[in-house]
Amino acid sequence: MAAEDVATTRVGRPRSERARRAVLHAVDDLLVDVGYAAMTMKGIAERAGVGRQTLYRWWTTKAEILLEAIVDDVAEDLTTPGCPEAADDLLTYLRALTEFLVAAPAGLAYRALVGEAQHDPAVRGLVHGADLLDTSARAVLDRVRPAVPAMPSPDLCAAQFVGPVVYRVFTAQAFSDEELREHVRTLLASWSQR
Amino acid sequence: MAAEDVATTRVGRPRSERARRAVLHAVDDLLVDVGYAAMTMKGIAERAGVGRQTLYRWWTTKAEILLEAIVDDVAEDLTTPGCPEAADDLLTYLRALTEFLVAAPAGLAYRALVGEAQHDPAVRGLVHGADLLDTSARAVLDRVRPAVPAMPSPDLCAAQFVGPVVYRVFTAQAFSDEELREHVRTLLASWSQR
Amino acid sequence: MAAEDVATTRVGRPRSERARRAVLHAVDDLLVDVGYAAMTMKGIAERAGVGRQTLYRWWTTKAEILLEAIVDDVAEDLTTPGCPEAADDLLTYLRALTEFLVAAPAGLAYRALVGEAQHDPAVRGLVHGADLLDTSARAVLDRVRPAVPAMPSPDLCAAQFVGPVVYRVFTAQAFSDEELREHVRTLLASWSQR
Amino acid sequence: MAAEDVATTRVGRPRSERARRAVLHAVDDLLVDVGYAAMTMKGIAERAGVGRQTLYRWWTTKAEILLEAIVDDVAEDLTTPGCPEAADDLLTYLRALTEFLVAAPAGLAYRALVGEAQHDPAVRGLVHGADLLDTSARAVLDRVRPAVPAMPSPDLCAAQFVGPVVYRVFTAQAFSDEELREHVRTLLASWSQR
DNA sequence: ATCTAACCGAGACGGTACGTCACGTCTTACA
DNA sequence: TGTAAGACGTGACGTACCGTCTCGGTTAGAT
Repeated sequence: MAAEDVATTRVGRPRSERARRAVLHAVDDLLVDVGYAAMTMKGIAERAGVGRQTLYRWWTTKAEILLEAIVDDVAEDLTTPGCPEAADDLLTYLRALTEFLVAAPAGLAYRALVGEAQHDPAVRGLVHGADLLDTSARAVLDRVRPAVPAMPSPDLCAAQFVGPVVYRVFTAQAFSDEELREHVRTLLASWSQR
Repeated sequence: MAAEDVATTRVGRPRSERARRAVLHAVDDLLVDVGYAAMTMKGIAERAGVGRQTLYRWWTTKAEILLEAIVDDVAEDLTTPGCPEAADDLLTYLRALTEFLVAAPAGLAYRALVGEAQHDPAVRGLVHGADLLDTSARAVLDRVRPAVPAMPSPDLCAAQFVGPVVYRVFTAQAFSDEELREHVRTLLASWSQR
Repeated sequence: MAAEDVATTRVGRPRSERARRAVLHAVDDLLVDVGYAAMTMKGIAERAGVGRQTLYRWWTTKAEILLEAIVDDVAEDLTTPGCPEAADDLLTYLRALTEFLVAAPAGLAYRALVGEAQHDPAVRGLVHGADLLDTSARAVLDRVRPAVPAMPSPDLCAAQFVGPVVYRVFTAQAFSDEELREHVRTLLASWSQR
Repeated sequence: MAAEDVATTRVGRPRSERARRAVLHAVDDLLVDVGYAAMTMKGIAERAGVGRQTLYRWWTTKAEILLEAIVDDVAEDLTTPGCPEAADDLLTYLRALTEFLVAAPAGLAYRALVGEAQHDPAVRGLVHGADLLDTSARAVLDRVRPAVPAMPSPDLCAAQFVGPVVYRVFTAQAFSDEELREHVRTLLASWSQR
């Protein structure tokens, strides 16, 4: 019983929650103000009013900080209410996803992180570890599943569902609302067959 | 007559084709050797045995050099022979695409560039301007179109075709061959309906 | 009466003699191991197994700690037995002084402190306050005074006696034993005149 | 013939004399303004309007820069006119030396450098290599030599001459003018004997 | 037998200099 | 004019130490 206390109780000054929050807020602000590329560890420290060493003590890269800063926002931004009609449910989600990727601060961060992951293996592991889009997309797919008889495996489903949307945003040409609706229509058609 | 010469013929020493090739080769080598992130303008110049000024005279960023270095390779890597059966044609292309994205030098470059484009507006324009995947994907889709009655617009088609594959590679979990086949199957099902 | 107790007897936990000794030993060790320049307050605390705050509570600089650590050693290292012949007495001391400055740990510390005093006013006051060489040199000079009729003022005497030796060590070229003997010879000649 | 040109002509942009001068002036200024201890490589670069890399390209430590900055001033400050009377000649030099060590900017620098040399081997070599006091002191001693029959070796002479003065300044108690005169008197007495 | 005050160790805190690296520009000599 | 070489001013990198602070815990005299 006392042994547990020994394990829990840390010696020395405890980590400052104030500093942690200041850093996460600074990262959020800087992403919008100067963008991911121009965001530096030095800049984050200065904006947060925090020592540089404190940053390096708890995080290793700006990607890691950013991920911690946005992970909750992503889930929140992509939580949609759910509709009785399957098509509406899917469409609502994809509209939210497009809006998120194109305009939301957390969406910019998401794109920056996934982008960075393409040439930094450490970030790749980080992004892969944190489920960012998948959980929210699966929630929607699970909701409509009863109404759609022939859905493939959840992994493939999710990729077919959000993949085209994400791909288009990444290659600079987001779907129009028409295309979004047509995408949902063909998707449901294929998943309802047989 | 003379005016045309003034416009086209430049006075002074002409651009060195030797230097240009050396730079493009250096970029190719460095991408494989050290990766995109660790690739620097200084490093490219040294590897190519070229002055730093020469780089900045003809290109503005490493992204621009890399794009010029790989654009032909991308087209070549993604040109597939074509099969009588539509499903086989599509599948062959997607297998080539997956292999390209996961392993080919030009594929690594593609991912690095599209990744960088997410947080650098200049690179974004660059990547959007150069059609890298689209032309090759459309070529395949055009081949199978006669056999598939209800294909949506070419833009949406292409996105539905390659989007899920690209999305999965970008988020660290490439499709298995099974998933690839299932993807083609459901896609054709939806495009053949009514 | 009680007032005296209030002044002398402190309430609360008394200063730890164990910590004090550990610090002084750590400073001694570090001086030899890493040198004065590379010796840091942090390093001293770690080597002594002592909290950083404890250092700052009792000393302000590493110079102050070092001075406390060596002041007794200096006196001991420079105490020479005394000879019936004045020249031998002086020579014995100067040999001990040279050895001390060139090789003894306390001598290295002395040089480091006097050196630091040249660009740190606080250390300058510290070193000036503590008589390090003077008392031992004066003891020798007092012994020989009866045999030397025309010695100048003690202050000047001491400077003429040890100054050249210290100067030469500080500017990197210690006296040879021959030079030491010649130095004593001329010194005695001048102090014996008239 | 041409071989010499090849050796002399350097490729690339030549070293900026403007930057070199700016650095040496900055060091001079900073020594007086903030003192040697508070003088940093960063501070020098900023004061000189020079890149930090430029400092490290041509010098390794602030001591090295300072030495280059003051070496000419030292010689100039310690050049005395010479008097017909030997005692006056020596006294004039020692007065100049005292003034130099106590008040002159170059003298502060000299003390800082010799001080630093006591705990930094690299600076020790530097200071030992550059003859700072010796040449000027020897010049004076050479002038008076004809009038002083029994001077010891030049090395010992110089040490006996300036050593006591330097020692006293270093240990924070400069000679008074009286002591200076008495020092010269006893010195000449010993050097004139037999 | 508590209470209280000063000590102790550990270690996180906001700063700042370190020495290195790449940036994009410039200034040479040469082709 | 183009080129290779390389120095220039700028500024971020990740590390080290500064001196201060905030913990839990210890050790004494005072209550």
